[in-house]
Amino acid sequence: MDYQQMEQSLKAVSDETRMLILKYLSKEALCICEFTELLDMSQPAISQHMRKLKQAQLICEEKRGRWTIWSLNEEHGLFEVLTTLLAMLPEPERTVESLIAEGKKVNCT
Amino acid sequence: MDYQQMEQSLKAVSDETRMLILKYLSKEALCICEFTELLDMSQPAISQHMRKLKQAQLICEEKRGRWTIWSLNEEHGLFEVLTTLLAMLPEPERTVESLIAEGKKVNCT
DNA sequence: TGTATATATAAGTGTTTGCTTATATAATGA
DNA sequence: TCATTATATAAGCAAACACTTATATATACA
Repeated sequence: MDYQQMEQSLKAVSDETRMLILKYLSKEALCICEFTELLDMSQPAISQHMRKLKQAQLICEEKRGRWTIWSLNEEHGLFEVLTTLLAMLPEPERTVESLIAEGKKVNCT
Repeated sequence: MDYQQMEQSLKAVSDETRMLILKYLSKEALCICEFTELLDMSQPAISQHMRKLKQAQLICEEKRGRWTIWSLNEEHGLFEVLTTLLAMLPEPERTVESLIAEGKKVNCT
C-alpha cells in the first residue's frame, strides 16, 4: 500500500463520528436513517461522513428500494487492522437493540 | 481505549510526512536535523510534526546535548497496530545509509 | 565571551474539515 | 398523480491544518 492511500484511509477513520459509524457497521449493515437516530446527528452530516468513508473504499453501499444499505468493505487492505482498532473501542451507548425496541429499526435486509 | 484518544492518535498518524517520520523511527532513533535532510523539509515544519506526534504520545524525546533524539513510544496502546501499518508501507527513497555516506548523520547515540 | 548549531515557538496564510440550512433527486404508496 | 420518505448535493462558515518566515532559546565550542 502506498503512502497516499494509507493517508486517505486513516484520515477517513480518524474522526470520532466515523469511528462510531464503523463500530456499528462492524456488527451489521445499516442505513443512514438509522445512523441519524443512533448518533443523534443530521441526515446531511451522516451522508457526508458516508461519502468520505466510501471514497476511502472502507464501506460498500447497496441500494435497496429507497434505502441505501452500508456495510464494511472486507476487501480493503486495512480491513484486518480496522477490525482490530474497532475492537479496542467501547460499545456505543445507543444500541441497535434500543432502535428495535422503539420500532425505529428499518427492515431493509 | 476511548474514542477521543483513538481519534487523536490516528489523526497524528494520518499524514504522509508523519508516516514517513514514523517509518524511519521504526528502524532507529533520529533527530530533527536528520529529518530535514531525509524529507527535504524545513526545520520548523519537522519540529511541528514532532510536536503533534508527541502530543499523541506516539513518540518519545530524549535531550542529548544540543540534539533531541526521537524514538517510537513502544508503550503506546496502538504500538502494535502502528508497527503493522508501517510494515505495509514501502521503504522511503532517501535512506539513513545515504545520510551516512554524505557525512550528514549525527552521532548522537 | 562570542559565534555557530539544534530546536522551539510565534505569527501569517491558503487549504481542508465538519457542520449547518436549503434544495434536489428518486423511490413508495395512497 | 401527488404527498411522503430516504438520501444526496450545494453553499456558507468557523475551526483546524500544514506550511511559511522570523525570531527566541539553549547548548557547544573556539
